[in-house]
Amino acid sequence: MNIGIASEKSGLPSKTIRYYEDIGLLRPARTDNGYRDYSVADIHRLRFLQRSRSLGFSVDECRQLLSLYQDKDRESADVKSIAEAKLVEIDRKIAELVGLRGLLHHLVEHCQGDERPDCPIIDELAGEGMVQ
Amino acid sequence: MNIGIASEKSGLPSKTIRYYEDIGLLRPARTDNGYRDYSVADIHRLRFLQRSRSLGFSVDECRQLLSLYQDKDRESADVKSIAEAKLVEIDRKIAELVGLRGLLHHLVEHCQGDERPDCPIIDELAGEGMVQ
DNA sequence: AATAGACCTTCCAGCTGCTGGAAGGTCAAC
DNA sequence: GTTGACCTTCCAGCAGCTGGAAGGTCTATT
Repeated sequence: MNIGIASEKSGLPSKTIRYYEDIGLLRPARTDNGYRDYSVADIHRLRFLQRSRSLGFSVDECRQLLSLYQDKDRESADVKSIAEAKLVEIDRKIAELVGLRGLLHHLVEHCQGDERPDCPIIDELAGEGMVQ
Repeated sequence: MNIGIASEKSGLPSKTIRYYEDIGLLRPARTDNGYRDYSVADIHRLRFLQRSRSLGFSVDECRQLLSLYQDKDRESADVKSIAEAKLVEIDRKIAELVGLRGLLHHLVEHCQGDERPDCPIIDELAGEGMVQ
C-alpha cells in the first residue's frame, strides 16, 4: 500500500506518517522504486497512533503504548498507569482553564465595550493604580 | 534599570524579556556600555505582558492589547472583542478536554490493571475487532 | 512514443514561545 | 588585579508537525 492509501485508511496526513517514521515509530517496507509499502499491520499501528494522539497522549507516550500494544506479554497495569497519569494531567489542565475562564469572564462582564477608552480589562492587565 | 532588575520587577525571566524585544514588543534604551536600560514605563509594559500571557493570550494578541494599552484614544469595544474571542476559545478547549477526560476515564475504569495482558485501553486504541 | 498530471521521494525551513549554553565584555568589591 | 556577578550576542533545540522545492515514477490518454 502506498502512503496515500495509508493516509486515507489511518486518517493521518502523509506528512505526519513520514514524520512518525523519521522519529522511529514505525518502519514500513519499501518497494523496488523506493516507495513506502504499508502492510495491514502498519495501518493498524497508524490508526492506533492516530487514536492515542487524539486522546491527548504525547508522541512519547504513544511510543510506549505502541510497544505495549505490540507486546503480547504486557501487563494491563502498565497501560493503566500511563492512562491514569494522563487523566491527572488533563484534570489539571481543565482546572487551570476554568480558573482562567472565570477571570476573563469577570473582566469581560465589567467592560462597557463602547467607544470610550475606559476599559477595566486593560486596567486589570496593567495592574492596580496604573493608567500609564 | 538593568535587565536583571526588570526581570525581578516584571516577573519575567531575562531571556524572555530579550525575546520580547527580538520580536518587537518593546524597545528599551541602551546605556553607553550597551546594556539595556529599562524605564518605569518599560516595566509597566513588561508586567502588562506578563499578566496577559498568563491569562492565556497569545503573543500576537498581547501585541494588540499592548498597543491598545498605549493608545489613549482606544475604544473599550476593541479590547472587549479580543477578550471575548479568547473566552470562546477557552470554552472550546475546556469542552474538548472534558470530552477527552470522559473517554479516558471510561477506559481506565474498565481496565483491571493487573498482571494480565487483557487491556480494554489498548483494545480501544486499536479499534474494534483488532487484536493485532 | 510522448506527454500530462497525480503520485512518490528527500531535504530544508518555519511555526509558537521560549530556554539553554557558549564565548566574551563590564562592573563593583575586596 | 582578580574574583564573581552581571551583561552582551548568537546559535541550537524543545514538540509535533507543516509547507515547499526539486526531482523521480507511474498511469492514462493522445
